[in-house]
Amino acid sequence: MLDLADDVLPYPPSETDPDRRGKPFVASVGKCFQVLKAFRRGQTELRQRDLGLSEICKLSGLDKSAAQRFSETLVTLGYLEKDLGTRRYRPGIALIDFYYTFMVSHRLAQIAMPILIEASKVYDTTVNLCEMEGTDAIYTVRIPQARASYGTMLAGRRVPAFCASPGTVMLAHMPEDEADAVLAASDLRKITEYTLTDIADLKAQMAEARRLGYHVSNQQSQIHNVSTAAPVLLMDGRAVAAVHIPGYAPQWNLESVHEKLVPLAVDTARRISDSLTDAM
Amino acid sequence: MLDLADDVLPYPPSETDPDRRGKPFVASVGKCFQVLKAFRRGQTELRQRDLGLSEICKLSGLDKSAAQRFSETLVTLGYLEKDLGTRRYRPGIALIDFYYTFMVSHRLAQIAMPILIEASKVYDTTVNLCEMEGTDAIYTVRIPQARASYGTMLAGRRVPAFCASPGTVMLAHMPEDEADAVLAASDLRKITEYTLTDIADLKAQMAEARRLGYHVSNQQSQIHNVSTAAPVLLMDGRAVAAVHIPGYAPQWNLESVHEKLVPLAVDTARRISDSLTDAM
DNA sequence: GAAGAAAGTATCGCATTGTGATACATAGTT
DNA sequence: AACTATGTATCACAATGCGATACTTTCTTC
Repeated sequence: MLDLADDVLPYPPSETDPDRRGKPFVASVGKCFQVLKAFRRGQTELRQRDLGLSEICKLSGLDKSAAQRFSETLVTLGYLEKDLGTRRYRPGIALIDFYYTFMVSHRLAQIAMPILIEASKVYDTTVNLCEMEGTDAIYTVRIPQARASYGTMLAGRRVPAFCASPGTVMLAHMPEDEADAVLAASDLRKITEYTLTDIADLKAQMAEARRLGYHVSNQQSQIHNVSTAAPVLLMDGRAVAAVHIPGYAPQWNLESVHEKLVPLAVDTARRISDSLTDAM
Repeated sequence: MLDLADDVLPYPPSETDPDRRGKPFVASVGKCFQVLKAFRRGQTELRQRDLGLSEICKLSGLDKSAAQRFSETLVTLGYLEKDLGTRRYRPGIALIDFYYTFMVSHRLAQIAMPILIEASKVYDTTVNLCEMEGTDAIYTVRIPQARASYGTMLAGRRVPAFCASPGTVMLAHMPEDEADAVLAASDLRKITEYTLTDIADLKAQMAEARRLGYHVSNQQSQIHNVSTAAPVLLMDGRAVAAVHIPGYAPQWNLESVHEKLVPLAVDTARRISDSLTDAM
């Protein structure tokens, strides 16, 4: 049994982040998001979508009263649903609204979408767009193929940047001190036996990605998965995103990925970069 | 100039909804979501993604102090970003997390996804899955095609149920009193010149959709757009969702839609229904 | 099926926390 | 430069959220 009581994220970052000190902060709001985040933790750590009140307590770090208050508040607002039979809570459909709110205003995604769709048709593969958020690469646009697994079709998925090809190329095309800060803040644990966890190795890998303009990750974040990523660059050479094309075995191997998916990813990323700079 | 000060949604539904009376409710949480919703209103009513503080005030119904407190709180939490140059706020990438949280646990979407992807390849069209939320049909899964417009590719989009084909079929396959309640709560305004707004007409249309098992909407929610929808049914005959396939002119007309897209939508919806009942 | 444990719900006095009027600072306009 | 609008900071008050406690219901265990 996992111990969930410990290591709950500190929810008022206003205290820890120097940029945010002194800014007004409403603690109740932070707590309500702790409750919503509890459901994500519940999915990864407990493998269940519904949470009872006491599970919310453990996963969110709130006491029973607070967990109840915020859970019921979120039910009233439609962001959680409650099964009156089991008395358990689950994420509510209204949560989707915020995805739309973000995406509608996201110029990069708007420009990238048609280009990604075209790219997905070349070899009938999944094609993704990733962006950095903290120490994670987060998938913002995904063009899915039927054979992929459900979890890897969904936008919003996070992967630690250090061990996934989109993360590698984005870190590589980033001011070095920023990249170092991300690595320093990352939890460098092995995901598969091929995951690199040594800072020197990671930096060498990043240097190579910078030189080549792409990166192919060989089973570092997922076994039997050789995936390609190429950076979407602004004029100043900074990466704002990465195009990611996973190659699943047995259909793809290291050779065929290099021959076909690498050029596709690089070209797709460059087309997005071009459209992006044209639009400015 | 639109008048935004009025008709801001009442944010503590705990007062109005009899089911929720007496439940604990944290007002600050409600207000923070008013701020997030302000961005959606801003997009539709002001056609801009960034909002200044005073715009947030008007769109959210909060006073200046409150708008500042909650906006800064949301920045600290990563759900809003602030441009320090213009001092304007915009939706933050962390909002995507909640989409993932909801979708990962959404069995219907999980089952439907591969079936929808296959369907999209038959005629190389967009294929969507819609579900009811209040008086709206909300798109939860969308398999996009390059030629569609960006806004119609995004999950989370809402359309009034009464005037869109997915809404019509879902209302048609719903207990009549519930459907009546939705119509009664809807704002029956004409979206295009073809939009039906008379309750009797709408009910006749629903009856036909129930009889046929599908519905084709001819330019009722969007001009030059003939779109098809078929219901995803549970064993008891209730609709839990709708498969929606838009046919854009000039590629599609009323005849070709009936000949090709209708059978595809009906078949796709039935396959999802079957998988759904098998899984239970 | 009774006893016990665990999970969920309701209550309520206290003081912490959010409130919002006011004043101040900065950016944009005429 | 004067003015207006918009954004930021301050602060005393009391409303609001807090959380210990008690109560109720549901699930185990024997």
